Amino acid sequence: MYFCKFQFYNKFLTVNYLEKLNTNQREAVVNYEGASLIIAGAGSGKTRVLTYRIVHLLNKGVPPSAILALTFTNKAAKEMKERIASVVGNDVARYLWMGTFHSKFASILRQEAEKLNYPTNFSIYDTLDSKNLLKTIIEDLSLDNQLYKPAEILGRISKAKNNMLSPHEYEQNEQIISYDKMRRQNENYRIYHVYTDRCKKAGAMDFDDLLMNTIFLFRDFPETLKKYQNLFKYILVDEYQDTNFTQYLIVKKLAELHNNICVVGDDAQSIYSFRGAKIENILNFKKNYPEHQVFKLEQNYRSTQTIVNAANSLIKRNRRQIPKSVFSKNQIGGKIKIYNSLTDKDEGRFVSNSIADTKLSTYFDYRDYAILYRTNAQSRIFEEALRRLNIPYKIYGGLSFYQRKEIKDMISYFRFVINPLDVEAFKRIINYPSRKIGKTTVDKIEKYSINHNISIWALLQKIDEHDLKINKNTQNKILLFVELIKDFVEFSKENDAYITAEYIMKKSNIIGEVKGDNTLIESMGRLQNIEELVNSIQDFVANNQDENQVIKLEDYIQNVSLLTNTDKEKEEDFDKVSLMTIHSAKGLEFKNVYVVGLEENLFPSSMMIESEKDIEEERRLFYVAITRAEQNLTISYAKSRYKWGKVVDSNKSRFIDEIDSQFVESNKQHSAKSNAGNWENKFNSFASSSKTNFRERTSEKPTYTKSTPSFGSNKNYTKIDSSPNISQASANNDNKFQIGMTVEHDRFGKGKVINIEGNPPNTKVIVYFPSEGNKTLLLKFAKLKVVG
DNA sequence: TAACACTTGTTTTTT
DNA sequence: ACAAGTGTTA
Repeated sequence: MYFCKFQFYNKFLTVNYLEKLNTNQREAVVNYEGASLIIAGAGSGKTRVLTYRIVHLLNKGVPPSAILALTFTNKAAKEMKERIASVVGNDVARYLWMGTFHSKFASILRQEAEKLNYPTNFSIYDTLDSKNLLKTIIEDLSLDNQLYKPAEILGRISKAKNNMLSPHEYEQNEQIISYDKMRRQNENYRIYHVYTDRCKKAGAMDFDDLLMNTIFLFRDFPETLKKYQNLFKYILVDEYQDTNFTQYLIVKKLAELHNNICVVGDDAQSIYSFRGAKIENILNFKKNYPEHQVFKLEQNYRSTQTIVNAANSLIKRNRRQIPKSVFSKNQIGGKIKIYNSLTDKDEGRFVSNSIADTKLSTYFDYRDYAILYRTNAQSRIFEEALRRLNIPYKIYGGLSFYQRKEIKDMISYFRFVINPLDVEAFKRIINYPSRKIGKTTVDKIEKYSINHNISIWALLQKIDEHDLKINKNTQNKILLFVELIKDFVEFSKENDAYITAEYIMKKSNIIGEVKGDNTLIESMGRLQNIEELVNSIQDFVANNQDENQVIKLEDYIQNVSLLTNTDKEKEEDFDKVSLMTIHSAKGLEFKNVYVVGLEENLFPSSMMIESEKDIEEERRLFYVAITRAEQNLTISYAKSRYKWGKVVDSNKSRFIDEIDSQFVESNKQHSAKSNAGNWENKFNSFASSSKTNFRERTSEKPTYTKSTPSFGSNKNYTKIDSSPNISQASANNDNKFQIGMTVEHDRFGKGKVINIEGNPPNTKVIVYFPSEGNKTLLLKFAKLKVVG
């Protein structure tokens, strides 16, 4: 069936991709049979190899649907798919099985759901749902909530699931039980039992279930396993060093038949053991697949020699690793700068000043800068400092878009409509917006449902036929809720996801509720978030729809639970400084990188200094941080910083001195101000005058960037371009609106501009819409048209 | 039931 | 410092 498509894309392959690879890369691409381990050092063109290996398979006549490629994030999958599509065309690439473990096996599980006694439309509980459920269980079992913390218990359960231990096996495992006893959590196994039970009854799987149930499916239904073994003739796994035991098992089972398994990774970049990742998977690959080939990609194309060598000098301190020698043939590059500041605020000021200054005197764009930290809490200081200098920035991570209250509430409606067994979704929406149905009533409903083994949805519909000791008035409110949901269910069957979402949003009066507490800025943000959600549903419908298929709400909801905010990049964030944790920086690269907060108890984290194993992981994390940098790397630490609202003194991280000193230069602390040779003094003089060209002294001439505008030494250009204000075009656009004008909005219709506040790019307009009342809109988001 | 003031724990990372 | 959770009151 793919035959004609093959011919179609073959002509694209006249571009010989093999010539774009070095010898080792090429070997890793063309030797596609059997088991392969590709050790890919940082910046060694790993994605390129994976991409071309898949292209090569397609070229050899392997149908795209026979290729299973598993990645660590949705974003990575999406990018790789796009790259492949650009060679072979989307008509072929779309049939590849490419995505995260969680998303791909979730869709397989939906296909096979009834075998495992789950509804096809099972919900996926995220961490918050799981914790809420655990909290309820801890209450129901009348356990001490000081002793039993949901997050902690979830960690125990997650660990058990990652090791394929059922509640029963958990209970039988002496080691686990004695550990729990030591922590005075004797009842953990019971919680695990009940948790499993309730998830099942709610038709819900948590993240770990998606993997564990896949194993159960393959274990208990050999013919199903066979089906997928036959289907997936070639299996590729990216970031193999961060796979856990269940993921290892899944891959192993699936690859048993054809034995075409290719794993790519770098043990030096294994940083997810806290989530159950086992570095052993990659270290033991040779044992598990005795017949295998190893390909080492050791040439780093990303960073300067100094950065690569410095990173090598650090990582060689780890004992357990696969021997390799990563090298760079790029320029030697400037030394790594170490900056010691007095306080965390000082650190923020230093980094933002440094960005402002180097940006003024070089060709760099804002997107060429990244600030990397160990914990999300550190972002605040940099936000403030950057904002003060009008430097645009973007924060990755933090709380996900999908975890925001208003978004979770909306999605809970969707979830309950699609899967009425979903108790956690029910509990979020039963009294939101307020229907005067309080906790007492909800508790009664939940208890009754559990005790009488009847689903909440079934119970709600016949609430008047059961004796729950709920008064008539409240019963009627519940029945109104039931009618509302039934209406949504019907509506969702007839209409596409976007129309349904809008309908639910309006009819449930979420929109009114959010608008209701009109504490300006906050509710404005919420409103915009909801608007953004609805827009993204619209996009989803538009992107996936074809002639003969309408995209329903259930299609959307199956996709959304596994999304994180890194998966939705926004246009307007194109040229901004990136702020993120090192974990989320994995796989990315920037010309200028600041790794901040290099202090004992912060990095390495105080929770990781107990064992050598943990320290090694923290060191790998630092290694990842360093190797994100292409040209300039700055590492900073503060003498003191605020922690839990108090000033805490801190010491320089042990990791700083683990970098071979020949690759670094430091600002010699504040005692050495007289030292004319130290770069901080130079820096300080720039900060005051901003006239000198920082680049001439501190870094090499630009050679990497293809996008470098060819303005040579035209300083006037750089000056204008790097001014913190927004570009001319955008400013004009913002100025086009005046108070009193009539404008038109896509959804709200015509309205009158009441007020304009803020400055570009965050100009806000307050518009009165007859149908909606006053709305505060961010100009850059709202597509407003001037009508008169 | 809901709003408010007061208390508590939180900060390691995330599919 | 802050958000979430708890308890008191109307």
